Amino acid sequence: MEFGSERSDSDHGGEVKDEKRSDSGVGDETAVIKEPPMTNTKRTIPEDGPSASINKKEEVDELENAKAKMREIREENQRLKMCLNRVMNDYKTLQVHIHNITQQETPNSSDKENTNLQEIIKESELVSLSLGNFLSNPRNDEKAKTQMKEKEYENLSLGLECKFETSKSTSTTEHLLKPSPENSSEVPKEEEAGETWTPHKDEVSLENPAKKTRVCVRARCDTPTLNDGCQWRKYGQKISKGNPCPRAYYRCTVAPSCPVRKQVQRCAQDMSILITTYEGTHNHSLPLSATAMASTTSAAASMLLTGSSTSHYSSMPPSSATTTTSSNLHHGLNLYLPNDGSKPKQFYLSHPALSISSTSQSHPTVTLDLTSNIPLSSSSSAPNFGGRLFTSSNYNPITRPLLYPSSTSLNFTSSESNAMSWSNGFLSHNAQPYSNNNNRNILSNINLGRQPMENMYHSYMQRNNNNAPIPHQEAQHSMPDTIAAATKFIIADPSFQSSLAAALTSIIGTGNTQGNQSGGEDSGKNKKWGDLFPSSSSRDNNN
DNA sequence: CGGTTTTGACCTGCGC
DNA sequence: GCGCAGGTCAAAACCG
Repeated sequence: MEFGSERSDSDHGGEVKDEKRSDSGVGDETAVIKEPPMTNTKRTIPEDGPSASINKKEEVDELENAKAKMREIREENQRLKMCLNRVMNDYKTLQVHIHNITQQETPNSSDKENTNLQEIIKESELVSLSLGNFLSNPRNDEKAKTQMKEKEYENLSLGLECKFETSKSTSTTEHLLKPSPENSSEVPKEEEAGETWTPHKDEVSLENPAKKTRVCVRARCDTPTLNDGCQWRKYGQKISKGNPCPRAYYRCTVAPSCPVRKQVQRCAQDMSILITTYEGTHNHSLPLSATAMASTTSAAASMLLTGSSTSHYSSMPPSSATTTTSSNLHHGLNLYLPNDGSKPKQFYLSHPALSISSTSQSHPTVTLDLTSNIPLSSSSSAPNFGGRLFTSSNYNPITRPLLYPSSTSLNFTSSESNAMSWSNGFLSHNAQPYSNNNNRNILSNINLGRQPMENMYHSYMQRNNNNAPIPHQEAQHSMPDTIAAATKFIIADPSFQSSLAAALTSIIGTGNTQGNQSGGEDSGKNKKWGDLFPSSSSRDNNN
């Protein structure tokens, strides 16, 4: 997801680390406190002779030294507390400031909207939590439970987590990320993790835990492999049954011990479709350009596990069931896993582009089908996702990330209006129900792989756009304005820029259509932001 | 020269 | 046990 938020992850991790450091400081303090009684005990021992007075003097000196140390530590403790308070105050002030700004933007906004904004902020926090960040002081037990639950899911997540060099912290991100060589002693090895993790009870019945979850990405691609930003080395090729096109086997070469593998094969029916199957988890930091795909595949794998762990089975055929049970699952997805285990089955989710297939023999596989072009918006051509039509009244094209090419931007909605979108490497979940009044529609996006603040930018952007008195059809035609507004926000946040650049790079690549199977695959990271968004080089141009 | 690709051999799991 | 298919290994060839 792993996943903008990456920076956030590391930041939070840093906080946790700092806090631990202060904790250890407290520990030192207690150690110092314990020392005087020891000396006191010493002092009570009756000693005779001239050496006794000398010893007493030394003890008094020690006592004074210890007291002085204690004072120093207390002072430092106070300083740290003040520092923490300052940070907290700054945070609150910033929050209020954002709140005020949004209120100014919508002077007639109701209390409901304010609540929505607070929810956005809350959910932004939740996002960071779901990505493995533990707040030092959970607000309540419910939140802590959610964290634990989500952590559990993440520990079950198998696919292609991304790791960032800055995330060497004690955040739980490390738990779901595979160990780097330096900390491998503390965390089980990849192979062990893949085979010895304790699956959810429901999952035990679903599949052999030894089989790793795979994420299959179907995409139209001219190049021999999908440009996902990682470095791969081909180690084998095989003609598989039922497909004249050979299947190529690649191994991740970013780190020598990285267990991640991928299989690449052209679709027999349509040679332009490239089927890339990822398996395993990176045990190293990924290049920026690789994080988007890693986040997405990880999110997809997590969805499989999350969905399956909710154990909503149905014997209904997918076609009919997709409209009935989607709301029961976390993400509004329907998971239909085999209970007979005899024949290969594919279980379609709310969106035809996302499916989970599984056989009795093979690995459970999440398939992301990026081959179908989903129209940006039009009530006439809007696809029916999960039995719900996107119409101009409930589907706002502006809420779709305009910066993402439509060809790879997927959107999932359930019958309960909880929408999920997979947009160029980032999975978004619209937790807020669509409002009938689109101008008051606030979507809080849970983006796996971005900073919470970016969610706010996104939401804020949506608000701005939604508050503008532009009919939707008209809004579609005012793309330059929207792009300008979007660019403005992008410029405001460099980390968002890099995240977005990574996402775009992973999808668009470098425009290089020549084969770049090995080291060339990460060439996308060389693409500069300015190449993607030339306007960002000059802020004034957008005003 | 080091890294990557190619390709035949080998291993493993599963169905019959 | 045998055959098949998927997956991996490793030596040779290739490439920058």
